[in-house]
Amino acid sequence: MGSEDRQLTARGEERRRQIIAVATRLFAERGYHPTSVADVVDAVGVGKGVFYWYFPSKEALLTEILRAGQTARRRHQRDAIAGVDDPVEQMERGIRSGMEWMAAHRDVMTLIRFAATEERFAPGIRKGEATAADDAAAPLARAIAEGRVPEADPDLLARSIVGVTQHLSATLIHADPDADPTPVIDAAVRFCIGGILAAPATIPR
Amino acid sequence: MGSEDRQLTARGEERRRQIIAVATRLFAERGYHPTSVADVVDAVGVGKGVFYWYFPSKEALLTEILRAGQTARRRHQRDAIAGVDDPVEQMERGIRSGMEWMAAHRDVMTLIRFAATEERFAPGIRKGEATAADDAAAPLARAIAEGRVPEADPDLLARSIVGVTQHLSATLIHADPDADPTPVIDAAVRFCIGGILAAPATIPR
DNA sequence: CAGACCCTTGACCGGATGGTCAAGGGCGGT
DNA sequence: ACCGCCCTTGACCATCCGGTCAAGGGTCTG
Repeated sequence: MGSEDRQLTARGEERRRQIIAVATRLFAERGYHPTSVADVVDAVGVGKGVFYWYFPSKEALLTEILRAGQTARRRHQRDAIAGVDDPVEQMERGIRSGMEWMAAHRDVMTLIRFAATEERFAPGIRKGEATAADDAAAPLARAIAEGRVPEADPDLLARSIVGVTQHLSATLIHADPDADPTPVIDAAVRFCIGGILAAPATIPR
Repeated sequence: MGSEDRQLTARGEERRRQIIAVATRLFAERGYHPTSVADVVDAVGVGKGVFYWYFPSKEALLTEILRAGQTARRRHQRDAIAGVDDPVEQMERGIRSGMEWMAAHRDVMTLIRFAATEERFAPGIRKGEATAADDAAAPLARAIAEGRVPEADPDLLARSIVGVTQHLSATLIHADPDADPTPVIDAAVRFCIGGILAAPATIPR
């Protein structure tokens, strides 16, 4: 069976991190299913048993990568907002920091987008996305209550923002990892703030 | 080998459509890789050879599903815009019709989102997305030239819209296929129009 | 130096998978 | 009635995959 909560030495922790790093890259490059456990251990340069010493299954490894990625992005965003009071500025900083994290973790984002399409992993992804939407909806609700933003469903606005940031990150920033992501991030901020501030029935003729 | 351009009778065409329909559903429900060719032919109720009579490989079948889906959505959107002159109204109709198509083709959209994460299929998806972005960018460029919309990169705006519509469709509409998608679509239109009309540096304090 | 425990090896297993093929059924045209 | 081609069958193949395990090497502690 598995490995659940083994006592690891410093060397063991390091090996574990190494497997996670290599697997994340391979899964993102070749796909989760086409990448075998043998591919991973070969890339690391160890025997097959090593994998099952640290992880109970291939599926558990992906699940851990996904969970760690989602919590890391959330923490990154929270840190970026810490100390800021104004809810609209919180929104902007949240969008920026979120996109920066996604830009820096292309492989993890690819795996998250894959996992969202596979029913075995989708529930975990949906849960993380709901949390992200709630995080964004809180300042939105405050801004609406304060009259700074027109009346609207905060959850719908929050999910719209997630859609813009994820898609621009996946299609434009990840397409050319060496380019400067700043102009794309600026455009995302502008688009989202505009979308938030859109009047309830403003379709100009 | 494969099947390439076989001469099909009416009965053959029907069988072919049936395999595509069943495979689309199974691939979306269980995932492309976890679904075997045997699963597909069993669900159809035929022998395995039938599959390879109509398709050269499992991969070719998915490629065809993806290509057909992308062109169908594009045609649906073009039809919805036909005869409309005003570029802003074109945008709104494009957003609405696009989301309606996605809402009605949940399985195909799941496969498209999956394919975007697998390097073997991603190029085709990227090409279709570029076409979709170009389609949306054309009226945007016109509206900007006419001064109806503030100066901005039409391609970035177009991709932002794609991000909003795809994500809201995947997370909210597909989550409950029986619910009425209209409120979500209305919110998407409002958000996107607001994002398009956002002033170049409007982040209110 | 001895024991204990963390770590590693790599052959092995049962089962599944994509794809092939020789053979045969049946429909449409003549 | 007969022929030819579209369609179907399902056993078969080579290969690969996730996961197991008995055995042994290293390292730290006492």
